[in-house]
Amino acid sequence: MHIDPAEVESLLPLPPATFHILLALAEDERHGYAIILDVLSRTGGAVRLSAGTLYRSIQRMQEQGLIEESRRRPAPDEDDERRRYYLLTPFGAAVARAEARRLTQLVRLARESGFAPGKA
Amino acid sequence: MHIDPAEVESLLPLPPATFHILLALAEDERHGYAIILDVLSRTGGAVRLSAGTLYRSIQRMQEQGLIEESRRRPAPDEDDERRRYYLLTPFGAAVARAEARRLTQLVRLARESGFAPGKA
DNA sequence: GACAACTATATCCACCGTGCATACATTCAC
DNA sequence: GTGAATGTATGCACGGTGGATATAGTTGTC
Repeated sequence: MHIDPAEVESLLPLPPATFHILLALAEDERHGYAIILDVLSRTGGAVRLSAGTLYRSIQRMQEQGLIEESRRRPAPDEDDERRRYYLLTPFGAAVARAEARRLTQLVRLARESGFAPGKA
Repeated sequence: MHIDPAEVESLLPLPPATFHILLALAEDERHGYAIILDVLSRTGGAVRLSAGTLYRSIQRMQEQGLIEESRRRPAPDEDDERRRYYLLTPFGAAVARAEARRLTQLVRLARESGFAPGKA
């Protein structure tokens, strides 16, 4: 399973929701609703993924190979049968790094134009 | 003409094309086609605004008050009658700064998740 | 006991932003 | 003369989004 750089680049720029979902899955696998709550808390309440956007994004991201459904189940006393857990694939992690690079360059451009503080 | 912070925030996140157009107009007023070329060179060839996206974005941005058509004309020997020049409004500059802040925070989140290098 | 809010997934609808193709006109290079 | 570049603008189709709706169990409140 090689990662094709051209295939990575072809997905950029990522839709905002897709990047937030990748960030939410960076450390741990999570189920859909937990992703909504994670994005909400990470962004200090600024980003509220709607249910429609979330579940459609998850479907698309599975087809693109960015994430996979996990077969792991939590301890029965903590579990909720309705939940479906997702995790990052190596390809998904590569796409997240590429998007992070793109955003970093964009911030650099903003600094050079005086729209963001810092060494221009 | 006060700038309403809530009105600024209501436009975020900006469509990628809109932010690039604001960056291109940061220093000087420019006509449409010059914006395409400016974005192309600033991004090292990575971002190619299509004509359809550009002229539709310009229309929308004028309605939103982000940019205005300029009445200034260049020296007749440098001019091209077909050109229409645009410049940033103070509101447009405020929106660009707000979007730059948002992107900066997003890059910080990416660093904290290990997707971007630098002090996490 | 009733009603709202929360947890959890999923789909329908309408809107908006985008790329590509096309249109039209001029100028320049091969 | 044929194609590329300059310049603005619209038509068409597609993809990403929010909000509403559906379904269903749980928790909290008056």
